[in-house]
Amino acid sequence: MIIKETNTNMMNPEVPIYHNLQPLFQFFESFQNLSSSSKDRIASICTSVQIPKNKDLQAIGHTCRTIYFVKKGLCRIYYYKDGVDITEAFAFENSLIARVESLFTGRPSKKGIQTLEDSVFIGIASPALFDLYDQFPEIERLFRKIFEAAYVETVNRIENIQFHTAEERYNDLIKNSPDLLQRVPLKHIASYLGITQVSLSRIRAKY
Amino acid sequence: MIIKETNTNMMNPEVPIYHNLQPLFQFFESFQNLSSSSKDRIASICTSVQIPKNKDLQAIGHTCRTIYFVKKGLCRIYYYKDGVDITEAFAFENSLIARVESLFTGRPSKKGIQTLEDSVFIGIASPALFDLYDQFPEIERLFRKIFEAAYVETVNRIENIQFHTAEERYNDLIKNSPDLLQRVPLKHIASYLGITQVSLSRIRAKY
DNA sequence: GGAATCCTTTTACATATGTTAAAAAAGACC
DNA sequence: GGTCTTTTTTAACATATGTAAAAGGATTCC
Repeated sequence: MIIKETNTNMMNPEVPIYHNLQPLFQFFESFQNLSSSSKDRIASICTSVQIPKNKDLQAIGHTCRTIYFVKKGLCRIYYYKDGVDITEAFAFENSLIARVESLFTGRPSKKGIQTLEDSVFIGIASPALFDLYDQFPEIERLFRKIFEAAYVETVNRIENIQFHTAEERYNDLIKNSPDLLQRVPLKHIASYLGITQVSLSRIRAKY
Repeated sequence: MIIKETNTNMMNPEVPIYHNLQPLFQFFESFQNLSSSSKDRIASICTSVQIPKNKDLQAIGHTCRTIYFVKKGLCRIYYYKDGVDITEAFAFENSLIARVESLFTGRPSKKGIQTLEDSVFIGIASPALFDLYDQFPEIERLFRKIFEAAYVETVNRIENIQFHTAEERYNDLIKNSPDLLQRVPLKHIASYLGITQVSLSRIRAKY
């Protein structure tokens, strides 16, 4: 389900539909400044996507061809492991989310993206983005840096998973994302932590 | 300890020292072809490094400024967790290895790289490499692709750690790297799997 | 070739987490 | 407001892995 924002130019509905991309460019500029021509070209491949709570933004089985920026709301990447729903990651406002194992390989993803609140995303078409890399090395560089940072986070997460107890990981998580508890069902937090809901309940009962 | 290969031009010891970079370029070309000028410039920032068994290639505490290609031998990334030696990764012949959490952040690494056999590496100076990115977008693109692939592997590894038993992970590991058992002490395999040596021994006793 | 060191296994016990089922609590819907 | 559904907790039991200590093997080094 994709709902474009209202076109403010009623006389000519064919002109590019206006999006407020300010939060996205602000995010980009925390990595690197962009020329205005690069910004224009990026803007031309962005769409606005609005999804109600608990709906799929991207369905399991499709190849990832869009990188999303969360403008409002909250979502998760999830998949089924032996029939059990597992949350791989959460994404809050002002962050990017994509199923990189599909984005970078071109293979269909076993994972989906689902909203956990009514949400608004900016979608960046990845095939068009990769084409822009040829003309605008600074765009390629920007996304290189973004994914390098994400890679580092993932490496650090392995250490966190492998050498901390579930209790430590839970305390870490709520310390770093305090509003997660208010906004996300515990069952998703449990599977994100790699434990059962029962186990998480036991840990919480200690406090 | 860094030992350069013999300079074959005895008349002028100042010319760039010759390295056999063929295996490295073959590795690169599995990602992307390179112009000969790019290859020349990469060659100019490579050194040959020879390290005996069980020595540090890179010490804990230093910032990572070299990406290594394993030409011969075998090494591991390791660190100390509460005083216990943990292996984060192994690297065999014809693969790259770097402590990315330091390489991409510029912060000192809590991890070291240690050989597990007498080994020969090609070291790529990373500050010089990042400088080359400005002149040679194809070099930036090559390394972007290399690290994107490594990122995907790391994402997949999280799933493997979180949702498989130690026994399944052990069987996976020896299936995918059969010679690991012949070449690496079990204690390192245990910590790589996130379990104790005792636990690994129990698992092995079943077979 | 013997002593010292390092690596691996075994044993016994402790603990964290999984599994299943049921009850309690919270939220969604007419 | 009350019913239905979903979410969370609790209980009882099973199992995997951790910890500590000791013993057996293998390797290194003089």
